[in-house]
Amino acid sequence: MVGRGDEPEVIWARPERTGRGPKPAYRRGDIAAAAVRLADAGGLDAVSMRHVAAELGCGTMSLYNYVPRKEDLYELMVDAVSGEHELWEPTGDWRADMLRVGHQTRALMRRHPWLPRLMSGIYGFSPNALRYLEHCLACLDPLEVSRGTKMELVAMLNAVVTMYVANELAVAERTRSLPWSEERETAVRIAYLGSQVATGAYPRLAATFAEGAGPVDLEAVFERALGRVLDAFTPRG
Amino acid sequence: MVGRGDEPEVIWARPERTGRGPKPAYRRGDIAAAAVRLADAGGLDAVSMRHVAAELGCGTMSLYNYVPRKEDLYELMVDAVSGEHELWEPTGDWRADMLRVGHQTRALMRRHPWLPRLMSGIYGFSPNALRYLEHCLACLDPLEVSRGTKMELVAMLNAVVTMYVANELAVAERTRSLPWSEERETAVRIAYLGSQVATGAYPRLAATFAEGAGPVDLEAVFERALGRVLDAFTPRG
DNA sequence: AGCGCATTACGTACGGCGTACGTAACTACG
DNA sequence: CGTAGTTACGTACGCCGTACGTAATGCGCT
Repeated sequence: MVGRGDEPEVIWARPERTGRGPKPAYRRGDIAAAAVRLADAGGLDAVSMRHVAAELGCGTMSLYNYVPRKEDLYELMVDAVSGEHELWEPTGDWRADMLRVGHQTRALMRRHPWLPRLMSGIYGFSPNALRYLEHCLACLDPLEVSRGTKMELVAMLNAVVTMYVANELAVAERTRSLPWSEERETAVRIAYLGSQVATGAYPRLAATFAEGAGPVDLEAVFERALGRVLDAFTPRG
Repeated sequence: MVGRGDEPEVIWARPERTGRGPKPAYRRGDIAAAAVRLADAGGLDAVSMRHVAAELGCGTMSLYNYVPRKEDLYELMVDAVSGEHELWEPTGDWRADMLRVGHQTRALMRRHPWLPRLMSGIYGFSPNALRYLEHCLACLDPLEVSRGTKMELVAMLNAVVTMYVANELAVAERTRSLPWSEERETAVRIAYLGSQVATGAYPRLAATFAEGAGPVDLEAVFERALGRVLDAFTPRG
């Protein structure tokens, strides 16, 4: 028996198929796809070993032949959706290319709202993550900074996108498991915020909220954030 | 009976004490402190309603008189450690002040390694969070940009700090619940990464890793990241 | 060809979790 | 002073991850 969780192991290093024994009934991709389907439909909490097994149509414990620990299932999921990144031929305009990367990552995370939560806890060198990283570096070829700096750029871009989307989705994901609506939850929180600001204890905060009374244009905020990150890495001439 | 989780509610809006009935035996602060103690010692997974109740010395279900849902316990925890932020009189040098804020947040998160995980999932307008935000805005008084832009600066600074610390701590937090050491886990993952890079499928990645063979200076990387975020918000003259 | 054994399949079971519910003791307000 | 609203908390339900044991399977060896 090989690696039932008693040895440190990267799941990607474990062969999908070893010589002996009956043929495995599923591929890693099948399992990842099933888990992603469940998470998309019912949130990350809907991804349990039992549910995934049921979705596949096998017994719960059979899953452990493919995935030694639940955490590895998460890694499979992250890799699977990372494969949805479109990788194009770099245009030569690194700024435009990286903007496109940022927007695409955001779209990916909105399609799979559970992704930000997993991204911040996973070490992340799955095959598709490596492909994605290589693609970013290719887009950055025209940028004249050190290789290390390019990595830092990609890291910061991902950090900003991830946290912005996470905040955007926080309420929606929270209310998913609660018996009342997202609007009601938001209203209650805004009301509390208003009451606190109205005490006068936070004058600058009060001024800010008074100024921007209308709803915030999330799209514009995100766009500005991306632009600023890229500016921060543009060599000043 | 008031708000046992059947109504949307911000825990901060609920009075700690209502008129009727026996005196509550604990204050919110006691509960938060107990939970933080457990999380610091045993990771976020050590924070269960049962454990916190035991730490306080009361029955499990008594906790629910103070905290309608577990999520609210998390909010209490985040607020409690947010109170550890040192708030000083702004110096007039907004850049220096914000650098200090960034370093302090990082220190806070290293003291409480479970914090990044909670930060990315919580809406976050607790009393201490408001105080912290107001303080940041005060530090930014000398910066001549719109109020909205200042908020965006604070948001991005927090995003970057949170994700950087989260990555820094990812392996450590992961191995906490596993039977082998952090070093062993890291070694295995690095080995896999090396094997993949060696296939030649990722030339730019390979070059990057060949170049920076030595261990990365996390301190310097973090410092540069902070600097770049602040640069991105400095009006160009 | 046929034996051996690593592997797959999966039922059962254990200890933990969040929390719904019911009951008893208690105290401020009408 | 009664009574209504609160606190305290034991019990119980339905989940969870997963250790373990057993039966079936089919590759690689002699």
